[in-house]
Amino acid sequence: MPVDRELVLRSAAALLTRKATATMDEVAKTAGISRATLHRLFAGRDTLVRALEGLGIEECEAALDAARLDDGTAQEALRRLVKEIEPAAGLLSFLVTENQLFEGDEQNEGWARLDARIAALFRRGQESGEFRIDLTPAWLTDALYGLISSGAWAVMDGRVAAKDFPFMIVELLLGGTLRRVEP
Amino acid sequence: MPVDRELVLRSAAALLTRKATATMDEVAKTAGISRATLHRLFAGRDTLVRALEGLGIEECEAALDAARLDDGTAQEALRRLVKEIEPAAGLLSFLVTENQLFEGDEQNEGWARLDARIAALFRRGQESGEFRIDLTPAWLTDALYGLISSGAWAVMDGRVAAKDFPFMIVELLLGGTLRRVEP
DNA sequence: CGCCCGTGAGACATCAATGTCTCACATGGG
DNA sequence: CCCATGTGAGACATTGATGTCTCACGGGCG
Repeated sequence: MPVDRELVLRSAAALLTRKATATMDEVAKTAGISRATLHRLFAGRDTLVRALEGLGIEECEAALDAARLDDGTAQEALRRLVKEIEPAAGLLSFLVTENQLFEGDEQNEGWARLDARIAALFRRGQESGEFRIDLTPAWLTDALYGLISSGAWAVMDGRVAAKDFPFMIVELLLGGTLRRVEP
Repeated sequence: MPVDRELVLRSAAALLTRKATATMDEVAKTAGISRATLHRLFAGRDTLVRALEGLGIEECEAALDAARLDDGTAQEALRRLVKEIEPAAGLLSFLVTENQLFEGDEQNEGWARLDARIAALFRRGQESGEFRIDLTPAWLTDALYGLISSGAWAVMDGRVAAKDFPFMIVELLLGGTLRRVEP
């Protein structure tokens, strides 16, 4: 009975998300297969990480699609975005860190596409007057990644409840820490 | 002429901040010493990382001291904090990632002290009515770390100017993305 | 029933980073 | 001047992860 490659990939994602330095042997055991079979599916750790990168980009783009970034106010779109991207947060965090390690090398163009789409959302918000214009879309995009990573780890380590994940990130990103004045 | 251990440590911090996977050999070459001498100063990579951890904690605590977290409004204190911690941002980012890798093991108590001091600042802001109370101090602390890391990388990769670092982080953390209504 | 395909288990070689050791050198002090 | 100390250079063994190969097993299929 052939092993389901997709299932192995999901299993690897779940493991490496928690323990980025996990061995190929650990990945195999976690997936319930032998190291030999794992190597037949993914020729080396590098190939595996590339596959995970593809999966992560795919899930993120699906989340962006589902969030319908062009609909309604930018604020609403951002709320939908964070909500939709939550399931991929852990994997995204892993991949961001992984990308920081490999310097210079050509990186998957998928990241550039994602960056562009998210930055475009922030720019739309600025042009519509919803968002302040003294913070660049590029920085806001980076900041969103950072908050998602922090949030994912805070949930994994049990410092905050998983159900609060979207709320925490969106509220901080949109409204900041300062208390609003009463209208 | 004896090698200056402190200088080697700084050099290692600068290198590992940019390339977290750098070899002991690379660390030695960057410091301008031989691998043998490096090993005499720090017996193994683990020891080196521990020393860097100590340095990072030391610098962060110095930054917190210099920021006088108990003086003035919490908002002002936070601005001072980010400004003072900027020089240690890269190292802090490296150490946060490093800490995520080692699971379970007892971690340096210094981190707990830092966390407590920063969380106390946010709590003070909440109690004084400056900060909103629907975001927990623990999450705000994690979020601050995340933003500092994102900011450090954005500067290192040249996506934003170094001089904007404190502004970007503080403005986003305090005010959020939404445009304020005119008073 | 017997064959085939995919798998598991394990042996084995490889490779990179590291820990360890020796030895020569030079530099500064007695 | 000579010696002690700390360093650089390099050889060598070790360790852990990985790539590769063989072989036996077992279920599905003809």
